Amino acid sequence: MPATNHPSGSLLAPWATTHLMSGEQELGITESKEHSPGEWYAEVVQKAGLADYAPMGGFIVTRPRGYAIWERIQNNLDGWFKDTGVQNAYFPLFIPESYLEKEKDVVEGFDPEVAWVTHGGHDELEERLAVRPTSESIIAPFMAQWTRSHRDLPMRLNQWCSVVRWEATETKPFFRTKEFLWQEGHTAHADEDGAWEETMTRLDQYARLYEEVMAMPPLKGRKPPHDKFPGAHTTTTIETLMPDGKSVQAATSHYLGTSFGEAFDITYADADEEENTAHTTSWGLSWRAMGALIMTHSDDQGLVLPPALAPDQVVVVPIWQEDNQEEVVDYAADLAAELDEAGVRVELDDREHRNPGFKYNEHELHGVPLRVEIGPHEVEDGEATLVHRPDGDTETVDRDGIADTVTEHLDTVHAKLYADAEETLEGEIREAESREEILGTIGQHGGYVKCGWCGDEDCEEPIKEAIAAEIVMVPLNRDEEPIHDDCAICGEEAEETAYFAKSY
RNA sequence: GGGAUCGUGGGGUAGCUUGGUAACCUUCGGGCCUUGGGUGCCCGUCCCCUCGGUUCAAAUCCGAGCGAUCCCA
Repeated sequence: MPATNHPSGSLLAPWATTHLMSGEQELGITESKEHSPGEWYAEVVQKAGLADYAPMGGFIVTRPRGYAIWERIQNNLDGWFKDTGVQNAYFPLFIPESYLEKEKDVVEGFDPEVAWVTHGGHDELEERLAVRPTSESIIAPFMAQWTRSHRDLPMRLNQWCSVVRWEATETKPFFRTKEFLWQEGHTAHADEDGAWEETMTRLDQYARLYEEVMAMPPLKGRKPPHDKFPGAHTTTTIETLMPDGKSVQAATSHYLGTSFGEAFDITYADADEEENTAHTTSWGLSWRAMGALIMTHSDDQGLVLPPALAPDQVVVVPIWQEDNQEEVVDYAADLAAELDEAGVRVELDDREHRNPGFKYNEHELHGVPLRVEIGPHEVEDGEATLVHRPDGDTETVDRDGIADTVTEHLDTVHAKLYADAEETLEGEIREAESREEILGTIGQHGGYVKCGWCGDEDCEEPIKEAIAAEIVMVPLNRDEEPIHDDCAICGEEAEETAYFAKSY
């Protein structure tokens, strides 16, 4: 493939840099996922029509096809939240500085990346307003007001919104943007048990989202103490492994203990009329999940989506000759209508002036999970040809019962995607028993490396410094015996098992 | 935070060294053609990232800014 858009192209022989003689390359993906994942990712996002870069650095415009994926993620999660006692609400975009300051740890945690509003019209504000980097500090005071007695608990609020974190880092659409979409849930409970159960419920729902909707195997764990959310007692995490060997924090939930209850005076009278401080939690999932999704399944043909998230699950492509156009298109339209009635999201691509090959390529680029090809042969035999997006597997099936057949094939596509990702993950969790072995293993293979860890942040430092890998998680269960007796770095007694990985 | 590479119609590129009418492929719009893996033809719309400097003259040379991608911390 000509490296026409690589800077290094100019160093190649002249014949290697002559421009393309056919238009094939520019229409689809020209970068290799394996060899230049960064550029490949940017190209997939743009050419699949998910997002464009905004005129301000660090911001993106989410296009309809991208937003449709986000809406499906939202709908799945939101339904589960509501089934488990959560109510949606909405709090202001701006937070007064005095509010933000109420929880010292949170202020310090976000201080360098808060965007401030200092003027209203032409007048300077008396008190500047933070653009929310997260909403604890405006939600908690209201939860305090609304919490009088144990009968008000548990209180579970969630909001879908965007937040802004003014990091100076470079943009990677959905992975790293200054403004991003997410949901943040905030709950208050009478006691630790209730709050802890809440923390786990949400973590499990996130794991379920990854498995059942996104076709990605999640790892559930806990962040090491030095990487907890500011002020949290425990921060849990869902980690997912990208094909380039880096881990993504794909969702998180926090048990906050009573620290927020104390800072914001979230108290209640219990059954004995005693005043108590509530235990709180918070939990969130952002559109970074979409970034992880794109990275995990997509390929050099373009976007690959699991059926549960695909805006179009099936595309029907009619293939006709001059003398049979009407029969073929009628047959295809009828089949599409039947799928539509059965609740399948189906598109009939009966555009003229575009030959079938063009359509195949375009729908592959856009990530449509299943293609149905209808030509004279299918019409004559009362059949349909189904092609799976992830691997091109082709099967000719009976026209009768097409809705059930298609549904089965969509399930198969999901299962294939999951199985592929799971296989990758399983091979990428390794063990190490020394500093050198950690460095060597991650350096050579990427992925996760499990090792014994004494619990001291200082022991993470040499790994971070040498290869920018860090402890992305430790086991959820605090009582779990460490994998090795000794800390792989300092040799002291190991307290738990650390999972080292490079991360996004 | 440090370094590297880059910025020309919607996408991909040529032109820059040696300053002088911006060219090609594709997309897009209109017309013709009509299909088992990016079909062919005709017509049309749309460009030199921004600001400053040098110059009779800047896509080209110089400076700054903005933006993107990659590598390192």
